[in-house]
Amino acid sequence: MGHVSVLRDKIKEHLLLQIREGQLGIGKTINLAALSRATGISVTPIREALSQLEHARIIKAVPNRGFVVSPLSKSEVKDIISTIAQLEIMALDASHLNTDEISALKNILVRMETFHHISEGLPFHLEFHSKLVQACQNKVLLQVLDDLRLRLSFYEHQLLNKPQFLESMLRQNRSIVDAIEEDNIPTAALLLKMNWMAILELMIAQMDVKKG
Amino acid sequence: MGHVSVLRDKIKEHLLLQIREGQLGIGKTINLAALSRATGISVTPIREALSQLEHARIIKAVPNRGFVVSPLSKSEVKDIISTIAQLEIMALDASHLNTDEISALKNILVRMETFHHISEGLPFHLEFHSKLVQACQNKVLLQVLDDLRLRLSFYEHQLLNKPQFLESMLRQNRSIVDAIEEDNIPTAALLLKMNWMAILELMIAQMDVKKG
DNA sequence: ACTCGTTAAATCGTATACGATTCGTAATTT
DNA sequence: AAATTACGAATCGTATACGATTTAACGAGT
Repeated sequence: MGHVSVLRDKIKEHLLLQIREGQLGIGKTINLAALSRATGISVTPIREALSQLEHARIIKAVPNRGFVVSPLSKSEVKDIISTIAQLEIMALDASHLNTDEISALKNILVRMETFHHISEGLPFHLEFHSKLVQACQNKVLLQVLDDLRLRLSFYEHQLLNKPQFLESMLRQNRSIVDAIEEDNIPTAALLLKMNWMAILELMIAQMDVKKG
Repeated sequence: MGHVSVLRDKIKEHLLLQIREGQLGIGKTINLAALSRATGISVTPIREALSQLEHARIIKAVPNRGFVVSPLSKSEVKDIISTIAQLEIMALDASHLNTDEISALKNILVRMETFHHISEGLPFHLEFHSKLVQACQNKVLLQVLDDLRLRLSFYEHQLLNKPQFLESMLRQNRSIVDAIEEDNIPTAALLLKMNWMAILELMIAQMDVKKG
């Protein structure tokens, strides 16, 4: 099995990049012809890639209208975050972060303090959570986590516009790392859960603003 | 948003049914032309459906060869089962099964004792685990569980050929229900984890036989 | 009997064509 | 002014065509 890449995968990467960069947002309908022109690839593999994202519940296929980024309901956001929190705690519990790994986490925090542009913030946030659980040997668990986090991407982009979001995340992330450094995993787990609960509150609040 | 069903979804249902019925097994390559003839649907929506199952890691797309049911590695099986066990425990913990729900579980056990054909066994097994966590309000968690269980379908079919598998499952399932009935959730959780660890051992053993 | 090379057939992945549906706009009616 | 209708353009979902790749079959050589 070689390294040949089918066009479907290229399109998927393109779309995931757009999601990560905030170019694809809630309410947006993906125009097949426009994407085909932009990428130089015909609609067939584009539809295949979009079908995959539909299956992953990242977008929604509306018959005869196309593929849209439809809003999550509040209960979905709550469910996703609850599940992520639990799985991250499980992954952290199964990990034993060494000195280098803890240093890497601290390094992210340092970089998180010094970025200049608000759009640089999300990669740090994602990187922190990813690194936190990276030592977990259960690859399936990490995949499930990545998939769930991806579903929240659109909403996390919105939070970046709030000046206090990243400050707050930085504070909370610091205390998580401190607890880990003291080998106090139960406290780290509790703080991690509280971190996600704080994110949940902010997201729900943002959804209320958008509706009002 | 109406009830129009695109052909991709019909094909996906067709394939999932084939998986559930054991007609699609490990090592099998899905022939697009044959499936197109069998269903009377062109390859375009078939590829879209297959792409979705690829993304869900149920099948694997091999460039220029097609979509195949490729074997899980031992570590993948272990990771999937560990994750399922943890998530089921989490779901069970968040549930408070009432008398009716416990009766429904017992009813499955009774039916599990009386089936006549070995291929009838898997639906009971699936139904038991599904019902066990059904009262959990976190729908995302239940979806993740369904997705992970589906990845194990091919291997569970193989276990059905072992006469002692369903007896053993029946015994273990009974003790789980007993613990729940006594409102002893920690014991039920432990028994549930042990149930999945037993399944893991059987699956790994089966994989060794297949290889030997 | 086994291996290798060649060739034809089968199959895959993608582009394109086309009928069906939706969207956007203008005109008409209330 | 607001609501409804009509119509053309845009878009969607699917079928089909086609070049590229893989597979299977066959013959020649060892």
